[in-house]
Amino acid sequence: MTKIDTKIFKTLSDPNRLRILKMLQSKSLCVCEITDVLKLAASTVSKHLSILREVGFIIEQKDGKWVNYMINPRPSDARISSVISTLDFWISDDQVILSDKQKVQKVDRSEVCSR
Amino acid sequence: MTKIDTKIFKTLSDPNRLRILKMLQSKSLCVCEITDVLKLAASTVSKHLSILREVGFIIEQKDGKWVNYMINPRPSDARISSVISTLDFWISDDQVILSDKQKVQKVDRSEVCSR
DNA sequence: TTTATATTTCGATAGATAACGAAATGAATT
DNA sequence: AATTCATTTCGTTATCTATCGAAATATAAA
Repeated sequence: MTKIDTKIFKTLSDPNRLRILKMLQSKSLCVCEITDVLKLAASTVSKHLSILREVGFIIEQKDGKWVNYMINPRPSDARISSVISTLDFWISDDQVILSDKQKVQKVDRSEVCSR
Repeated sequence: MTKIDTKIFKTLSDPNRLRILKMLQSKSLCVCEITDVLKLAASTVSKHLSILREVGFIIEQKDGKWVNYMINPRPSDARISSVISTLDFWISDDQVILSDKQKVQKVDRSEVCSR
């Protein structure tokens, strides 16, 4: 018997992962930038990113010390393409999301990382 | 600060709740009929149904001893309408789902309930 | 008004998940 | 080569969730 796959919904059922997806819609970001906005431990953010990546929502691009994460431009799963292109429908722009978006616009990697 | 609402995704991230939604797409069913197909305790099925109902995916209609559950024909949340009308897109008809569908067509309430 | 049946509620428990800090890894700079 | 910094991995812990069986509730039948 095959098992019903719920990993897309499970991935989307954590508020911090939804915040990350919305943030990455503005621009690609490294782990420490995301950590700065979410105010979570870097290890926690890294874990969220690995889940989003494994399921196919985002991709990573290494750049020296940094790992830049961005929305997957070509997901192989149509359901993931659909969610990504209709993110605003699924996640309303409430205060948290709006505030994240403002912070993302302002983040300066040289400020936030290394300090 | 408002909290990001993940209850739709959380509701959809349990395989047994997805099976119930798919079954109810074939026809409305009572708790014991669903219990018979899923092979779970009646209390567990009842709990899944209450979650699906509270979030808005299904409605209930009392009929004597029985409580019939069915897909909500007029959800107030557009996201729920969307999920319901595109269920086949989100949940592929794998063996479990197909087998459930066959069982649902055959279930006879007077057989399954009371025995 | 008992009895039977369908469902829900409750309490307990096992397993999953998110969070953290510490340690390990990898890459650039000194 | 040693150091620094970004990230990941690991081990632990607290919380959440799905499950069960037993008890409570509600309705119908005897």
